[in-house]
Amino acid sequence: MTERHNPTAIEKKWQARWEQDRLHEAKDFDPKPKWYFLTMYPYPSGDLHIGHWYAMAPSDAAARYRRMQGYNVVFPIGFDAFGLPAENAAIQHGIHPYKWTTDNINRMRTQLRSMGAMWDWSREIVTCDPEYYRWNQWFFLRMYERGLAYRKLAPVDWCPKDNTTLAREQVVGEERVCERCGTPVIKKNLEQWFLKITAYAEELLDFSGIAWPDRVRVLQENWIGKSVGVEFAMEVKDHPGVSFRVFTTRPDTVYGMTFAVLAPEHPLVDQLVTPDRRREVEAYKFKAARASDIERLSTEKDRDGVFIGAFAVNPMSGEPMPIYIADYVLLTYGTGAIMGVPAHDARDFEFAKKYQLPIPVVIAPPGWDGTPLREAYLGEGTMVNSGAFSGLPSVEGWERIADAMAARGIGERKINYRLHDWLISRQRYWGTPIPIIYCTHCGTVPVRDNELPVVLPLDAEFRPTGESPLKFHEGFRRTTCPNCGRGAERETDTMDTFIDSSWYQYRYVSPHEERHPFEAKRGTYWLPVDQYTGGVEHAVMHLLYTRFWTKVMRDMGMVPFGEPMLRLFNQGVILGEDGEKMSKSRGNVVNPDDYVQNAGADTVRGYLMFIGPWDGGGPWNSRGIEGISRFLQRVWNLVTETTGTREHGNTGTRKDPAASDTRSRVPAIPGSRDLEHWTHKTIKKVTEDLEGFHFNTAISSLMEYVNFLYGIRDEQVGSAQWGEAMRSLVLLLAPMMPHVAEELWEQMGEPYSVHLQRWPSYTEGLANAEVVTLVLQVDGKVRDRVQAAAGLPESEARTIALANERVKKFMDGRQVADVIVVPGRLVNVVTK
RNA sequence: GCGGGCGUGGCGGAACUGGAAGACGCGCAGGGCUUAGGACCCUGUGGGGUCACCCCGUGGGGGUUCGACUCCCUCCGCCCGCACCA
Repeated sequence: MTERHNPTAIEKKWQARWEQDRLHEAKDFDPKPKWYFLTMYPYPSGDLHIGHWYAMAPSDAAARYRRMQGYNVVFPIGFDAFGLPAENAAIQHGIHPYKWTTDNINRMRTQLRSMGAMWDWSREIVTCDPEYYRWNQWFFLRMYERGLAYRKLAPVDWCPKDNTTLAREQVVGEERVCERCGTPVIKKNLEQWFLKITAYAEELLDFSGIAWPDRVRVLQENWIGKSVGVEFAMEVKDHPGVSFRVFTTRPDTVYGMTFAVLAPEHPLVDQLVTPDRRREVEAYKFKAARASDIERLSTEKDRDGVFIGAFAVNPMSGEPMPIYIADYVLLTYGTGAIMGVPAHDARDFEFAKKYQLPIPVVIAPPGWDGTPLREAYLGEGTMVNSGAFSGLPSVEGWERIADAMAARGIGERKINYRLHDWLISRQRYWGTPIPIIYCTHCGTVPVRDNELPVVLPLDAEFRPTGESPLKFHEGFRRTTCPNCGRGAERETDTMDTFIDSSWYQYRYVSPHEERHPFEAKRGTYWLPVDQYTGGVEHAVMHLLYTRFWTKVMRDMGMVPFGEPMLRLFNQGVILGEDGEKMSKSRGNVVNPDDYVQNAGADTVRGYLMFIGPWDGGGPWNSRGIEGISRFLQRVWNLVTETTGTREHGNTGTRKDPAASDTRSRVPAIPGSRDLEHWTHKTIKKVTEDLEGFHFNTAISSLMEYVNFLYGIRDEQVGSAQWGEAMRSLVLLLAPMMPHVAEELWEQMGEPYSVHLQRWPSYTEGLANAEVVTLVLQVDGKVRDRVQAAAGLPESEARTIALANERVKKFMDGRQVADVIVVPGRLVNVVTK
């Protein structure tokens, strides 16, 4: 009698054994080729979600597969331990963020271990540990030295609920809400710290040398928002020496300008406004400020503005143009001022209609009859009413006008980016203190390296208002100036937690290194990350920041490369059984622990991989998981009943199926070639699928293999081929279902551990079938199927088809016009 | 509005480079085993018909081709991202 597969028992057993044997600790400097496999580290929210499993279990399978392929694989794990939920817990429940975070990490470590992943826990990092975040401060100081970290007063996005500023990337949607809590953000003018990511804008558009999904590349490209144009000056009439600059991507339309628009906050507005217009202008400025603050969600986007009384001079035509202010011009983009060309810009068109400004056409649309336009024409065409440039194709005129402006010193070609510098100041407690001291005598003074880390004090008083306790923590705030030694104050803002994740992959290399962020030799061995996996939601945040960070590190001479992760894969999102996003309020949250307890980790892993393509995500199905349970039970029965010391005796040391030509030595059992073929075919398929992260089809081909093996077991048990089949099956299973594979491997009498075995190889000859089904078509319709030798020559296939009774019948006496032969697949007889 | 993706049975999905549509699994139906089973084993399962056979069928329409889920055009629907970016 064979025991039933008991996942709970074997999973516990092997997890303990692997840990005891340090099976998952990666060895630095191993001569095997290295493979750095990284999956995004979790935020310690308290419970491991099925989404974590979906992200991590297939990653683990891929990492395990790499190891069996002969790589020295490191698969590290840690915790993204700073952040707001911890602080909110402190405010709401009186638990200190440190305790809340630590407790959660402890719970999640246990849950993560239940997955049976090959994480190297000896490299674990916890970002709220001073040992970690001191290097955030160190990096900050290096960036400060290089002018890449700076402080400025700027209108910034503020979340009133979380009581902090946010980076532009963290403000989402049309309603401009806080990425974290969904509250609409407001604008505030604040002194904040920024990192100069825009200095790398152009380079961040270059994705050469990395295999990242197009989706992420496009998101980043759009976010960076490069636009090529011309920036030129416009003088203000009757204000000698006063001018402002505008940016345009359409210098070819400059003769069509009939007005100019400044952003309401533009610094020149107060200076230029005429007394008779002042009241109206002030009123509009007030309204615009209010609108951008609160009610941007109003559906009406009426394109309004106010004339300020002054005129600008079109530098090309010399004509005066009324200057307006309007909130459709943003101070934060370009120069905060535009030329209004109503005929060739949709927004300017609307504006001109509303204020009855002329709409002269300067780019003639194809077939234009000279009548007024009903909407702005945005395309290319022939230039008209454009002085000396009339008659040119607009594409050429673009260049000629840009040249002319440059030659006359009016303006020059300019590239603008939508990307903003990264606002990293957070007015919160649970984060890395920014290592800056403000001295009344010396100004802004960086903390000296030997004073690092600036430790976040744990004795903090949390106020219900959400204000940072650091502001009121005298012991923290009061310090002495490193320069002059007099009393000074520390910066009380902390850093965005995306700082932590911008370089965490480097820290795993040597998590306890005390003199550097990471140890150089180990870094040289392991870096960069070979394969990264995680959710696409970080496309323009974490994934952009970490690229930026690496480029800075490269410029500092810390690494010889400019891209942190060579390959990226974005898994999909796992949904609730109802097909909706999982949420507590919907009550459709799947708790992986329950399933692990009942069905086992291998089954949960297998189900998540089987559900569909990994990047597709999809709804959880509690019935569907039974299919995997059954499959594993079938494998269990098959292996335990037909191999091992119990019944059939051990077949001896394992041989690579590809290396052993068993056919010549073992008495031929009818069908054994078939068995070998299936074994090799399956090895090939699973290998290719795991290579491309196609876990779903890898598992289905293993199912087919097992189904086949059940069908022939009575004839084949005891043969050498059967032994090879069993070993191959268990090896192929090992990356995806590591516990059951290890247990079966042991029961087969094979040497520990299955995970240290070499991945089985196959030969093409055996992977290909000897006999194929030849499809016979008449005029493209399948009329018969016949068995034929795989290497059948074309001429013979043709003969078979033409002699076929059913083919003849469907030809119905017509003449053969053509015969198309696809070797090994089909013959199509085309009739006249 | 701009950009990206997707549309295949009751369900999740499969189909290499244009060559057997629906693999594998769930569900369902029938049978076996069993005191019993929601365990296990076997068989069947896209739709329709005049049912040993044939026709239709991958969102709709059109095209290219001997042959289209796959390529091209067009329309419809859904999802995601960005959005007054000059």
